[in-house]
Amino acid sequence: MINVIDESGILAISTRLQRLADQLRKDGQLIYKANGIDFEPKWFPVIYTLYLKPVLSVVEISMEIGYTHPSTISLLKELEKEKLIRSKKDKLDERKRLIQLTEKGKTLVAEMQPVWQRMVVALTALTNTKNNLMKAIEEVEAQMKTLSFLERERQL
Amino acid sequence: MINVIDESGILAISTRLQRLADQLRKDGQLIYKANGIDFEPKWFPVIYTLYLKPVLSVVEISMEIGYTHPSTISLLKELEKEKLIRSKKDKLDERKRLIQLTEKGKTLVAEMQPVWQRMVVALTALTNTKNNLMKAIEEVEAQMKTLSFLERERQL
DNA sequence: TTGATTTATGTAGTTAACTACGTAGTTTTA
DNA sequence: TAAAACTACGTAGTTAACTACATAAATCAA
Repeated sequence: MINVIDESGILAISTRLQRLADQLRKDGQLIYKANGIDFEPKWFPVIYTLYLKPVLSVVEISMEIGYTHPSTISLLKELEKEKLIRSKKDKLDERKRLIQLTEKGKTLVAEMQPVWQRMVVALTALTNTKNNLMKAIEEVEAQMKTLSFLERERQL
Repeated sequence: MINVIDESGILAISTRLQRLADQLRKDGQLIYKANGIDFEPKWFPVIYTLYLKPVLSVVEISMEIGYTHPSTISLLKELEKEKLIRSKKDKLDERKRLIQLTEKGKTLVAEMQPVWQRMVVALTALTNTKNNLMKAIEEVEAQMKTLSFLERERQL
């Protein structure tokens, strides 16, 4: 069945993007569960960032993952409760809280590697169509950097 | 500056989609405001649906816009408070509440037409890159219908 | 034709992001 | 070197979707 929103075209693009993001996140959740791994997709950006850059402050993480710092703080709270990360004050700058993976966190990352690999394969198969979704996102983000949606409408 | 999430590739695709959806929605909000129109982007699916199909029940609307019925109900409450829609009981089926645009709603739709037209032009320019975002979304949705992300991972 | 099932709507509470605002520590400047 | 500005972090409250559950009307089946 074709509904109005699928037909209304580009005006509903933000709704369409949202819906697709939601579906992928939910499937991600189920995939971790099916693989016996206690992990939430929303934790991925923080954990993956700390895996690549082992010691970062709260704001550094928020910039890496592109979230606001309050959002980052609430993710960090969950991860600390799960004992996947720990934090300590920066001796050189008392305002900063330095975050890193715990041993449990590092072990979990190692366990998730094969799942992540399969996810990459599945997602690549899913999105590698005539118009590649990842590339399309990158291209649109580049376009917006040049001239945002707001600015483009104003110029008409 | 390139951050970790932009580099982590396809595993963060749901985050990337979400972010793009948010940015477009926020710009949409500003565009309505800049054009002196008191309208929220989140109302678009309901209003546009009722513009195309003038009388629908709550569940019919929720199916058209692809939201759950509780989400739809809360949108309808806002729109009723704004006096953009009104509802009446279906005489033939007392369970149903039939929704339609008010005169104020119809007038607003007419006023928004030129803004929508400019939005379409701006969004088309923004997304009509080498890999077309709208087409990519449609292709991925079709792929998921065939075999979801969850099912694809399981088969590996 | 009444009991069971389905459908339509509604309410309550959750989630995952956000903005706005406040405080404490660091850096810059007059 | 003290005041001003900036930076880092935190809290409170909002938003826009969701799931789970409840109720009433309609339909189906024995």
